[in-house]
Amino acid sequence: MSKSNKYKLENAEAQMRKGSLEFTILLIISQGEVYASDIIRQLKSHELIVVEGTLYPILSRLNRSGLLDYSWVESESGPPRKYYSLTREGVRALEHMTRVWERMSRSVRQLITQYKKVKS
Amino acid sequence: MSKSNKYKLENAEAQMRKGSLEFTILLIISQGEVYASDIIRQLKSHELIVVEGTLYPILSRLNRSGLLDYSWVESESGPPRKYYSLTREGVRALEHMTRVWERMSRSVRQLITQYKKVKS
DNA sequence: TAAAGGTACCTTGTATTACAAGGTAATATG
DNA sequence: CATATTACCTTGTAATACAAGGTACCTTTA
Repeated sequence: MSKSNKYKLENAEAQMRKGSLEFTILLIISQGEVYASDIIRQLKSHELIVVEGTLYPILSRLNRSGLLDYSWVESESGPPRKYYSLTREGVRALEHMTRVWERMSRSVRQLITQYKKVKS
Repeated sequence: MSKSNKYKLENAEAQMRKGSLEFTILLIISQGEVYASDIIRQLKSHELIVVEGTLYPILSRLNRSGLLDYSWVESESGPPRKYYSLTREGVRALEHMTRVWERMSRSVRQLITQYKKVKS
């Protein structure tokens, strides 16, 4: 039984996606009231795929942490929907995350630039 | 007993850092042979803090997956060091990750731009 | 009106993984 | 030779994304 295990390239993508998941979800909610399927749709349109089993626990968590509010709204066709919006604290958290993300992506960008320089 | 749990802002930062951890480690190793403390030092200088207990398992994992090679090199002062370098497969993986990161950070950037537009 | 289909919500179990804490060993120093 | 320093590594824990499966409501259609 070999201990070596081929590296799965998809894994890197999954990790990076996870890293910004809460952040991107808050960004989407900041644009207006949305319910779960809206969020999944929008993330997909940005090539940031997320499934229900991932999203629902995150929304609950962010609600319990005080960053999100929701209200039930009846649908014209189908069961009622839970529409989410940012609380004041959610807005503050989002602003903080934006700064963190910008700083961090700048750092990574620097490393990439060095890498490309070395390569050529 | 309340179910609500205040959101810790540091957590967002930790999540984002984790998302690009393997990637940034490979970027650093791509610049030349380095050992663990070098990597920690460089990450720190980019404000991407990582500790030993995190780094060693990642290095082992990347080695087992065939992305990293290492060789023992005696130090002039202290115990021998394990110097890591990218394998050919590691280089390919790094190139792939770079593309993924660029695509993903572009998506996030778009969402941030929309957010800033709405805010003003 | 009963069945089937669609849409929405949620939960449980599992695997991964970052990290804190603690451990071993080699070399240098007082 | 005792202590400090530098290096490597492991074990236990908590967080968390995701697959899979479940419930409930509403509409359509046979």
